[in-house]
Amino acid sequence: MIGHRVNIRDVAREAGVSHQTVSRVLNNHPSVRPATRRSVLEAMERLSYRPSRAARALAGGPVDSVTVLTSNTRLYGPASALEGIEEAARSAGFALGVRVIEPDSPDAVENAVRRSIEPASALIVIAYDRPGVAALRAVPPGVPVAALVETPAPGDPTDETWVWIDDRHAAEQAVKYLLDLGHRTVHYVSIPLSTDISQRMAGWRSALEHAGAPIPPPLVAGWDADWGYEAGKQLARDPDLTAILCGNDDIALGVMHAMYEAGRPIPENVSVVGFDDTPLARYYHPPLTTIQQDFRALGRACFAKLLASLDPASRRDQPASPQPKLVIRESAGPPPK
Amino acid sequence: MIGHRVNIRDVAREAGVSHQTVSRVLNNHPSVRPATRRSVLEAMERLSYRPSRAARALAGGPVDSVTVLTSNTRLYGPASALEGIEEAARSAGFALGVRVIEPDSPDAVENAVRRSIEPASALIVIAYDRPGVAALRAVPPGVPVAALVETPAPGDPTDETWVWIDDRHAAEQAVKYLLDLGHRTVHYVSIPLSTDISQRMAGWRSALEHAGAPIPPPLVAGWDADWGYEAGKQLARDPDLTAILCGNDDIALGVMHAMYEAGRPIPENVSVVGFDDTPLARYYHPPLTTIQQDFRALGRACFAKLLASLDPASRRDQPASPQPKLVIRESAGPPPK
DNA sequence: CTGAAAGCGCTTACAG
DNA sequence: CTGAAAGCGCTTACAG
Repeated sequence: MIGHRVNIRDVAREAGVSHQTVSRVLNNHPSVRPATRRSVLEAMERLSYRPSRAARALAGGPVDSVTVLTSNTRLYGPASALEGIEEAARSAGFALGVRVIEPDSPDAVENAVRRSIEPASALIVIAYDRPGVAALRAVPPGVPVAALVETPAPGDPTDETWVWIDDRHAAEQAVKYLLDLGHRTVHYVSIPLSTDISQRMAGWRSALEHAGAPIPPPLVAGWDADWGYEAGKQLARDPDLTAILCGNDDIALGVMHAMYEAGRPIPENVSVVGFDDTPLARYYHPPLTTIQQDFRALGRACFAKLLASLDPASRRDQPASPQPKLVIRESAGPPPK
Repeated sequence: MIGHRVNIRDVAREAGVSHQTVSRVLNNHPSVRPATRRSVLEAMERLSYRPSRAARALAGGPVDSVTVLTSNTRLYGPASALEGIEEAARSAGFALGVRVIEPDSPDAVENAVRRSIEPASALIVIAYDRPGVAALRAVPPGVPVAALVETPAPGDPTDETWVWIDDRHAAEQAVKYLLDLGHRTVHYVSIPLSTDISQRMAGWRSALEHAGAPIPPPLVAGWDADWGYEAGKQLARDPDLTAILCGNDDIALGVMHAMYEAGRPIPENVSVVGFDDTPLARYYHPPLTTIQQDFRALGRACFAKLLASLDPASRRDQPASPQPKLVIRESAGPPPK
């Protein structure tokens, strides 16, 4: 018996039925008598049977695994999204794969996509940057796919399995908050753009326009604090600058550090607002005013949409997209006199 | 032709050989004539053939995928380790799976392990906490497994595929650094313990003993900044306290925040040293003195060990375990007069 | 060095 | 409602 994996036939023998019947029970086929189903289930339990994913996949069984394609797994946004996807996948009985796409070349992106496609496996693309968007485009038709995107592209047919946080309004709110505090205008240090139109940048700009405030050129940074620090050093040279909106909280930390170094205390001399509300933001010095974004919930919602597209029966319990909201703490205040 | 996945037989036909020969080429079997191999490889290229992982697994092919078992994927340590494992797995052509173990019950842990075991798939356990260690113990013999552990347990047969950062010395160094600065003693806020003996706690204690300094009871916190903040509030009540070593940089941030709130500036009144050197630590206010730990390199090393245990031919290029080191910045200084 | 056979554990039609 | 057949794409012995 050792070295022998218990299979569908063992279960069938134990339950006194044929192995197809076991398969039907496994797949929730309607046409199995309740009594038969029960005895099969008991036999599975007794033998501690677990179906082989490989065999199911090979035989053309239903999709029961997802692979997440992303350029990064460690930064707060993608890591939180991954966390949410994993939770949802696990509770749906799906296996979860992860593959990082290196942005080296367009070839690399297509390659990553191709290698991630397996029968019985769906894809979730975290498309918050250009490589991610390229990967999403490279998914061949017929492959089940869902995606987390920054912004649904206006031209594109907004796919039903895309999710995003609509943070245009939140960005407007943040800018308005700063303007109401008395700032003449608000500078913007952006995260990398995944499309030409970023909702949050659009929100920043429109709030400024609406108020008749000057619109300084936005700085486009990378994802992490180092970029924020570099942008901050540049911005610190501008004596007129009094308020900065940052594309994420890591960037905000770097910006704040550059301001301290330049002798410009926060919020007395410069106000800083972030994006994300990472678990550390409330412990920054000073605690960061920022726009909360629930990437984990978004990840869960994305998986739910994927599941719904796979199996229309599960369409009901679609979680709503999480709403961003401004969390006011202490890094923003009135401009200096 | 549509809807038909190109398989080993298509390649065989294209190359004018039998499908077993194609299989041999795939598995680097020695007994294939170079010319034959080449023409098979060309045929694969022409048809853009990709072997089916499911079929290989079912047929008892070699291990070509790993599943990472971990209680967390978002915090700096595990997320960085995962990043390193992913890189190494990808470049070895392995598929990567991830499964989070919920520490709910012992049953849940065993269940997580059982569900993660698939033919042709190995396991890597991130065993930095009790559930992780329990999972590692629950892996049945015969399943290829590697692990990242906090400390190799002295009793246990130190498995050849375990990796860890030996931070006892680094912890001693940090304590000595603080003592040399003039502090009477150093308090310790620990991350959760995965075993009864933590090297870093042992290092902290031994440095104190060696110097004849009093040994305050260590505080055991959780992993994140919230715990650091709570521990910090408690510690802030002790007027004699002047120096704190923290189990990680997130905790250090929380501790620092609690000290600010208590009116105890850093480093003038209290010195704080962290563990990890996360990308944010250098931008803390003040920049954090901390012990750098390269979890990403550790993840890569762990995968390399797994690979070596799977295929003795690859045993050579074993990367060395990354060495921790004290990075001196500005959060520690002499005690107040 | 290369080909014919059997089988991994499942599923989907097809019969009854 | 349930059973016998064929096949998913591969691999490992076994022959030649």
